[in-house]
Amino acid sequence: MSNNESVYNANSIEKYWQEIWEKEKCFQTNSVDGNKNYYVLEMFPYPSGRIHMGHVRVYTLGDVLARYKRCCGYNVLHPMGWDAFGMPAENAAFENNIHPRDWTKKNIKNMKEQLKSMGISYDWSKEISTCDPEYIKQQQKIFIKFFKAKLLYKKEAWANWDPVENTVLANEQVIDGKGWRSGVKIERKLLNQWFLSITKFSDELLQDLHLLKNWPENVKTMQKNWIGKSSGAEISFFLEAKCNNIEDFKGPLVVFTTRPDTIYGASFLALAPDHQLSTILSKTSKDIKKFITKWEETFSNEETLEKSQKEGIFTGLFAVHPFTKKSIPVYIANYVLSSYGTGAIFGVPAHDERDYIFAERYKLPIIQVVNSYSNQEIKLPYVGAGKMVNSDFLNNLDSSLAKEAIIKKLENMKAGSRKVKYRIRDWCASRQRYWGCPIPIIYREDGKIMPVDENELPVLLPDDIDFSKKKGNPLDNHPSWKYTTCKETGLNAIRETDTLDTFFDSSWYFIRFADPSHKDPINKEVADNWCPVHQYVGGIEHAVLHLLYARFFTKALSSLEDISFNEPFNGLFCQGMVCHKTYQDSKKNWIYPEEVRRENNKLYHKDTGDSVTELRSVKMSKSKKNIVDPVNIIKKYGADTARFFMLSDSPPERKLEWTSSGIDGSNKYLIKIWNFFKKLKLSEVSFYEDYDYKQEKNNNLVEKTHLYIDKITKSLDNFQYNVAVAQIRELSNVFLSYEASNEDSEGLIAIKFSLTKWIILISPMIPHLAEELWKILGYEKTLVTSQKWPKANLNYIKNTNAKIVVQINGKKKLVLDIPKNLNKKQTQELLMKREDVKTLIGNRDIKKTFVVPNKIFSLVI
RNA sequence: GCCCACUUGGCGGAAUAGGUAGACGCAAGGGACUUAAAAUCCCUUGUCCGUAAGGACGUCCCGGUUCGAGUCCGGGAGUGGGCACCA
Repeated sequence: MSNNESVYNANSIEKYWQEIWEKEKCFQTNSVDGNKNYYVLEMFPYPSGRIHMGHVRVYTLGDVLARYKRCCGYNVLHPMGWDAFGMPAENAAFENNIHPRDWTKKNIKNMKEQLKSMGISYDWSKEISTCDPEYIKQQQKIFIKFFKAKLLYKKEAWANWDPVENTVLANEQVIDGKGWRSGVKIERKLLNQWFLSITKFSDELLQDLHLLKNWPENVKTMQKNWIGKSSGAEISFFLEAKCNNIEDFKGPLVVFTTRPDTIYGASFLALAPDHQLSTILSKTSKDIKKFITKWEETFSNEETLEKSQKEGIFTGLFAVHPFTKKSIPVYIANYVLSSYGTGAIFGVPAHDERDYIFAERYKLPIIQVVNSYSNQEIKLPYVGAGKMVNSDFLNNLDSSLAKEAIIKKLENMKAGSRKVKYRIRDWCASRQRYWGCPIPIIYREDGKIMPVDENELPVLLPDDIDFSKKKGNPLDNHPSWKYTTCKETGLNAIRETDTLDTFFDSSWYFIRFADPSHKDPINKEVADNWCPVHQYVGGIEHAVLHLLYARFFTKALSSLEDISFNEPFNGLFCQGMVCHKTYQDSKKNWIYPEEVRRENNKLYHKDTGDSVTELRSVKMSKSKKNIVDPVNIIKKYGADTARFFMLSDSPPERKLEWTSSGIDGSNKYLIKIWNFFKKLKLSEVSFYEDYDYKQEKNNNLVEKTHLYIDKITKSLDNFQYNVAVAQIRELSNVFLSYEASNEDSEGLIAIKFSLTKWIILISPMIPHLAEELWKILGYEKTLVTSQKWPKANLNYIKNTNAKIVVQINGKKKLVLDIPKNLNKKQTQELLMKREDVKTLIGNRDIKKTFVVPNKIFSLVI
């Protein structure tokens, strides 16, 4: 108990109230039917062992919302868990000879303690960890269900290989050609991998973005670009008769184009080096084989790929142009991608930059078929729209109309058809790592691939694993684990030794939270009751990773009727990064902020005295050492100060600059508030809920309170937490100027009324101090946490005057007090009678007037 | 190259719907208290002119719409982010 102390001791106050909340089960949620449910979720953390400032920010934001909604009468679900699988645990095992499970469990314990010290209002009874056997079991059931529904398949494909993590990665995990965690250049390998059929939902994933009204536009745009829909046509090109003796290749060569209108400009065809026909041809031609081998080497290395020129090799084949019947040479070209469209294109040098370069190099014809609308000469290649030329029946058509015309013609001729293609690829979800969810599949000796029998679930990881070998898949290297038998037939079998991408784990955890101990993966009724998540909060770095995968899972589960909702997150909020200035010593080594000493505006190293350079502020990161440890901050100032600072300085979606003066400022403010409350003696003063205060003297305080209830509520509703903080300070600046000892009993009631409301308003932000103040104010028997959110009665704002601005020709000239709520005519009549207005006008003629009641009187002279 | 977002004092940022630009805070300067310092409290603080009253200018730049533009429209610059041989 702390309120007997004479200084603000945040640590003891915070510990005290955290225990009370836990004892009273304030934040436990029971599933209740009805529409007053509200599900707030922040992206669950990877248990690295220590919270960082980014965590403090996102969890504070989520908690303000959860506590606010609870006060507003919502039945709030606010759970927390652990994204517990992943590489760092395995790395720790290599380095420190500790089992990943033990390492992870220890980290969870530490981080849970740290999170609890922040006073976040989680329902810890719903805690889940993705490495729990129960979660693994339920997830394996989902895997098998997807497998049976053909939403999962295994295939050999070029995969992104991370040479540091020794595993494949999904396309979404490759950023700028580098591994998203390791940061090293990704290699390409031809491997047999498990894929999730995310492309089956390409169109739905794209279309339903429109339904996500409460998502940030930039995230939606990123997903839209990632899905990358383009519409055009597939066109069949027949090879000339003399070329038709190629074994294993039947039928026409099909190309995809978004510009079928330019077909009369086609002067060559080009195949991807790994196109089926290229592979066939390489068997009989040494030169082609050489070309493809060279390409494979370049292709596996992103860096040289970027610099590589457009090259190709003539195949010796010719195709027939479907309209002109001319023969067109077929090339293999290194810039054609097998993974997009059909892996083959027709080259139109006049209207495509790449084709233009290629044609120049190999002296291929450049035929212009689109001209500018004005018929002026244009520079080739010209990729824009225009008027068709040199195109037979298309001539003079607008290129967009030509596109439609040619598709119709192709369809009539049965030489092609309208096609829509997507950039998005299926999700490669297997990983050659130990610390992940085992894939519940066995390979039977007769060659059959089968899911593990449901009675055998969960398939758990073996404990006795040798981490001393750095190469290879640890599960695959285990002496016995993978050997098993088929329970049905008794045949020998080998287990799948790959584990699942951790993004699989996080693609459905938010649904599991609804009923985390249910016997099946999803309790449909309860999940439907809570989901979609009303407000999800997390970092934008997951725009095309987790957020896309979770949307896909939701659609997949919905298609299997496991849930009735179609999108996982109704509202999404992406908080900004926490940044800090960076510092370097004279040798350009990064140094920690706390090692820097400031003297006469110059910076020195605290210990060595070396001069220090201050560099720009960037996201806090270990490598640049510009980090501030939240655990130390909470120890020094308390969680409330840290939370308050996180909310005050920047809008939540923008970057937040961490400064020591900022955190100090927040702390000073809380101390000032605490001191103010401590010297009050208001516990005996009371007021009725419908308290109506009329006395002239303290009108200001009651009015302002109502006004600010309204303002603060609106700011919270709009996620403008920094504005809400400013308004909270404004209201407190009003009451801090009151000397309670000078007030009569009516005045004391007004003060108590104002303070009571103010504490509730601030309670989502600094919950511990709010409880303490609540108690000091005399409400020992209740918790501010379970109070109703105040309602502003705007009738109380009976300010009888309005400040009206008098403008002449749009320039402000006077600000006048006049009675409030006069209509336009009354306002003008009143103002025109006033001497100051008459003086202003002088003897000039008034041409026109405008009145905005209570705001503006504008004169045109 | 394509797409998106942003640009307001020394700094972080406010500004319903086009209607007093700079709320709230940080930093800075001055003052009070103190033997002194810290802490606290009070005052000043967009720029320029003026002793002052007051005036002029001012939301990245240029132009437009309007009685009135930080806000709307057209053009341009800069910063940040996403995608990138996607046919």
